[in-house]
Amino acid sequence: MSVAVDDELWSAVGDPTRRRMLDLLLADGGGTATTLSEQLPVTRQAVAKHLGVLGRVGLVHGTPSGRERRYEVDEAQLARAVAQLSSVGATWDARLRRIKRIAEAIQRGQQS
Amino acid sequence: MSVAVDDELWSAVGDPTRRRMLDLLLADGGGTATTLSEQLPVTRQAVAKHLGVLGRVGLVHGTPSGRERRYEVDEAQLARAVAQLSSVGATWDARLRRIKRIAEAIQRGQQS
DNA sequence: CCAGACCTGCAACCTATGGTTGCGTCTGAC
DNA sequence: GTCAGACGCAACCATAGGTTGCAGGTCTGG
Repeated sequence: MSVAVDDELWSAVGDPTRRRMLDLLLADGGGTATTLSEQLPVTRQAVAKHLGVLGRVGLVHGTPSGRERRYEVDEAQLARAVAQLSSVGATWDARLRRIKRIAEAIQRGQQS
Repeated sequence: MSVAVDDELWSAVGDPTRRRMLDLLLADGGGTATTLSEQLPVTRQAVAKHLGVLGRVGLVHGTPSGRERRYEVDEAQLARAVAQLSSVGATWDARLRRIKRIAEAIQRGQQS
């Protein structure tokens, strides 16, 4: 199947805003809801909700620091997510290749 | 950025049900809304909506055949989707690797 | 030490989307 | 010709992404 256990991670990473947030956190080495919202076309509250989602699946981890709360990417979990992405991609890729082989075989048969 | 143009394809492929539908269509070499819904935990109408979404981004292509409508995967478009998936994965992977290198460098510096 | 600025969290509200049920319609088979 | 099967359309519900507004902590300047 390859598509079953990882729905949580997928849907976390499936949102465009959350993907960009992960990108930003990786690029800047962490950030707060406010700093992220300044680099995104959404409000701080929307970012905060997304951080909640990402935190719930363990992709980010926030620590209070004075009056702000700094978030950082959990590298191990993101690595897992990447693995699952490429796993699904590989599955589809394999099926596409198989289909192509079959199609070619049929065509050869018809041409003969 | 790598995360910008492909939001349509991503969100199409981001839904678990739609991913499973693509899986089923690939495995069976096509199918109808009814046959798909029999293999999924959702109703035919839900499947029909998803087929609409997938059709709108060009991932599937349906042709009426008598009283049923047969859908098949557009291989080229799915290949594009796979490419974009692995592209994002590769980007994150690269960033994770860079971070790891930097972390190791810092640690070496501290240990000296 | 106090006041204002700043960042956070919580709540209400709006909209889109995934899902359901119900119904009308068309096609194919007997 | 009729009846079952498959479809499309419409109404409706729940959840998720997004917004605004507001109250509460924390730092900083006077």
